[in-house]
Amino acid sequence: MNEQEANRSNFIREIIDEHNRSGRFGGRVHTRFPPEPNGYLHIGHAKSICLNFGIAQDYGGLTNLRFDDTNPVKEDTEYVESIKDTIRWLGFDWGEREYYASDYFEVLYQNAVRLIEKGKAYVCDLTPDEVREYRGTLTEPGRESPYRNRSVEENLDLFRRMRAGEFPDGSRTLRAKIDMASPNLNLRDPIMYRILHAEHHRTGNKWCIYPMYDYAHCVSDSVEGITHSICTLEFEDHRPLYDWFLDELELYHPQQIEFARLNLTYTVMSKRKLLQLVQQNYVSGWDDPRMPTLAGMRRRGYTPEAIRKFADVVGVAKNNSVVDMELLEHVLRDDLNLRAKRRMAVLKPLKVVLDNYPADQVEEFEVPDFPQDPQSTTSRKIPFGRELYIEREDFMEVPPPKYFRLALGSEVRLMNAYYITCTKVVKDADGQVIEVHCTYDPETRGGMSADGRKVKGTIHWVSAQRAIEAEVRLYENLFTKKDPYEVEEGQDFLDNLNPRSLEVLTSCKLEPALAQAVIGESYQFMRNGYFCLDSVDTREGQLVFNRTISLVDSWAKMQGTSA
RNA sequence: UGGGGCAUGGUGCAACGGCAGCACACCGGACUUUGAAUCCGUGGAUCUAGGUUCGAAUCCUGGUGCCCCAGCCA
Repeated sequence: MNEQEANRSNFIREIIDEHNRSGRFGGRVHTRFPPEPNGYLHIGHAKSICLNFGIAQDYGGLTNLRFDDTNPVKEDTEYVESIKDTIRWLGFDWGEREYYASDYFEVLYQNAVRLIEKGKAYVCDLTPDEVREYRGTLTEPGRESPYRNRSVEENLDLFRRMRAGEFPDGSRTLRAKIDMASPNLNLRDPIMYRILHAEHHRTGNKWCIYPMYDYAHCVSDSVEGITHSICTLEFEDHRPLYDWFLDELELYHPQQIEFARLNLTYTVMSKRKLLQLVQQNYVSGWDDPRMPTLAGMRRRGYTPEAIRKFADVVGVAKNNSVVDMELLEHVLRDDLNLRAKRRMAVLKPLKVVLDNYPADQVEEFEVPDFPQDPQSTTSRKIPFGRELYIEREDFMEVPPPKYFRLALGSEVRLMNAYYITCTKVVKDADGQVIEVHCTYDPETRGGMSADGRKVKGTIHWVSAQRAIEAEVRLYENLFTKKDPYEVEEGQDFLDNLNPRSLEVLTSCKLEPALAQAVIGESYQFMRNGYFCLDSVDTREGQLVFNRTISLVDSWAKMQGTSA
């Protein structure tokens, strides 16, 4: 990523530039990434992570990691660990600044007491249903709670007893006293604390009252000295409340800035929907390679570099938008093209016999790992023999026009080996071609003919005798529709699941060098795509590869349009 | 029908009163021991109606469309 791209202008940077000009934060830039530990991070979070860490980096500032753990019934340390692991993998470092909203429970409590003392908060005994009823609607103002004008002393006493555990869940809340007639529903005496006799993953049973997001978030930002509190668009309506708490409390006041969350075609991004896919076994788990979770993408073979580049190239704005999956795929290929060693692998094998090649002869070709890069010096040996496998798709008995691959009577180049000409096909009882016989030209060793004759097609191959076997998993989009939520009456997004999103190929034939494949490394199976070892299901002697992404296939495209 | 936001090629993002640009996608061509990559090239956009201005994507007014808000979730 070059300098220009890294500093692509956006409206948030402009706001920061303005703050720096006016001196509002004394030139400081301090952001935070505030995940709730109730699920796995997905590509949408990656946009936020890259934004927050990226901006701070560029402005010489810092970014805190803060777990927004104010709801004990949904949160778990399992998620904390996976979130930390994923952010680290993405390439960002929060140093010692790993914080938890739960670290501030006491501070939050004391400030709530201050608000009560100012007459700006009160304990309310309304039931959940009543609270909803009193809130009014979008078009009608709400009504004031009958408990709104309790004395400061009574509020203080009640709030202390809420903390002490004297009341059951849901029986009382602490509410900010703002304006029940506000057109912004968030300002209609929002709840600050609710009673929850639940064990918290960090504070255990110390607390039985827990602060709500709106109250906890702004104060947490404030105590950490955050300058720019970047969040998504749906919190725009909450900003007046963010400001209200901090103003009333007279605390240091960060600036909240909202941007549009990322949406991608052919997938869903909501945690709830992803959870549903996992729980109802439409996928194998949060890290299923078809999932838009970062754990899934990592397992699929996405690199952190590609994801960071993607986050950069999609830009930041306030416009609700849906980014084409093709853009993600493009930056992925772009990255993998540079880092993936080239290998040969035959996914759907067809046996080839070279009739004029000595039966007992074996050769080895030394082939570079990066044939396209003249600087690169690494290579591997590839065995060759009389019997080979080629891709089933690379042979047609009666080829269509412009078909450059092997056909009866035609000549192609076996990559890095020899020219071969097909002389005969063998079929089974159903008429399926099960074997192809060819002759090779010994004068074309290495794949070049001395007489200068050209062959249009070059295909990959693997020695039948020396091939290693593997399982290969091919993935397609999880959904068949660009917008999975576009459904017929009575259907839901599950009806748009792609039945072919996973294809498992067993008995794939790979060149021997792939036995040394390493988890976490990418390989280009030439003419097939980019692959990586599956980090979960691979066993000693039992290789499982995931196809990260196919190569661009202009032949398939031609076929598609001419059909 | 209250409030808050957003409208620029098919998609995403720029242009901050002065020639509407970039990327992806699409289409054509060159090259090719990956039908990949690379290289070259074509086409295509300012939601709408007024107004201000020498000049408007940009400023003003009125429409229209879309998104968000009525959790003791975040």
